[in-house]
Amino acid sequence: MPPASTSSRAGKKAEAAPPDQRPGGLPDAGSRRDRGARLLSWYDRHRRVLPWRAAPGERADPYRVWLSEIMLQQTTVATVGPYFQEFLRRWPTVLDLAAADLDDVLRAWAGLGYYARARNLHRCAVAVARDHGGRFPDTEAELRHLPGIGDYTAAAVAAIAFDRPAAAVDGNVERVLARVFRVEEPLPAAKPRLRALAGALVPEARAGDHTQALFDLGATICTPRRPRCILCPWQPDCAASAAGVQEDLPRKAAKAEKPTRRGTAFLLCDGDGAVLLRRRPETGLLGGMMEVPSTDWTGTVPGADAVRAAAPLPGIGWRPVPGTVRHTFTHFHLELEVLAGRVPQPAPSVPGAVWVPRAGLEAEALPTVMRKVLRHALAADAAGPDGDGLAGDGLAGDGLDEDEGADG
DNA sequence: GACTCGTGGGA
DNA sequence: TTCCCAAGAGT
Repeated sequence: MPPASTSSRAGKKAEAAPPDQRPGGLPDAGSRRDRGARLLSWYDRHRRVLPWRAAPGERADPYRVWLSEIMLQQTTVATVGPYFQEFLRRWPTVLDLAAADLDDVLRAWAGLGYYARARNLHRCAVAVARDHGGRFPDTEAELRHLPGIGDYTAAAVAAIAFDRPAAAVDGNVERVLARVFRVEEPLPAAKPRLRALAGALVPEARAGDHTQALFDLGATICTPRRPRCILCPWQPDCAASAAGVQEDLPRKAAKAEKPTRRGTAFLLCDGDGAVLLRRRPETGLLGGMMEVPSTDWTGTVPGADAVRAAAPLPGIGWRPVPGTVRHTFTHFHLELEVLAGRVPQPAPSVPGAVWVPRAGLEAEALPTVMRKVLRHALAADAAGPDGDGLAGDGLAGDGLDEDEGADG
């Protein structure tokens, strides 16, 4: 809900004054309305067509809006596209998703990252089905109570799906407003100020279009680098542009350096090429996803004792796979050495682990880092000195594409 | 507030 | 190669 405007003077249009002289101050009512009208006019001419968006004038489906907003958290439109379509195909309504098995949801989410989102997505669907009769609540406050829905998503769904006058402040909006009002304070300390500015701009009518207009403006005009100010409907109002400092805003606090963690992973195959996998703990990094067994990932190379203790079976003739699998998470780099081994048929059962046939790997809930490990180790295995063709024909069509994660 | 939590693409 | 970033939430 927008805070009350800070001024009652509404008509000082005689002065062609530069935009808000007080950096970071709230706009007066007159300039606010004018800005809002220009933004919506621009949006009507330049709105992007996206899979989750309703056609102009049509009502958005709250389920699609919510699903897209969860997927789009810290994730690009291009990445989300195929996942959104596939989820919609498999689970056309929130009730379908609520009835799905969590593991199926995790499998479908694999590769998209931030896997707590997938667990909360399912929990949220169940809550909507059980507590709200299968219909999303239409207020920001009620939405905010659902799993996986924070301040931003509650406002976005309320505005886009229900046209409520809510201020959805994401990275795009923060950037646009930090520039328009020349907010010099760095993020994240500037967030309260930016939220207040965003709230003051929300119109009573067409709040959903206003919200999406800000997204589009941030995505196509007011971009992080080289903003295209000449095309911006707010350029006449923009304090940063007037001062030529738009490229410097928003300022951001320095980030911590990423440490490197290291570990040893075990690729164990049976005589048919099936791979031994286990499920990670429900919470924490890659929570609930599948993985190949490995040592802990720590700041130092695991010693022989640690490697032996972490091996899924004793007495395996482990062969080192040449090279290193590298992967970068949000807050650390990971370097994995891989040991490959084999057991004869019939493969022994391993507590807490499962044998997955080669052809079934792609459908597993395997995060990208584990697909890198498998691709790396299986490729090396196929080309190994034994020439035993363990990988056989399994690589061409199993979707485990090689990337730059391995060297050697 | 400070951390944790993925991934892929672009400069 | 390295860094930055993308429609953030939970603890």
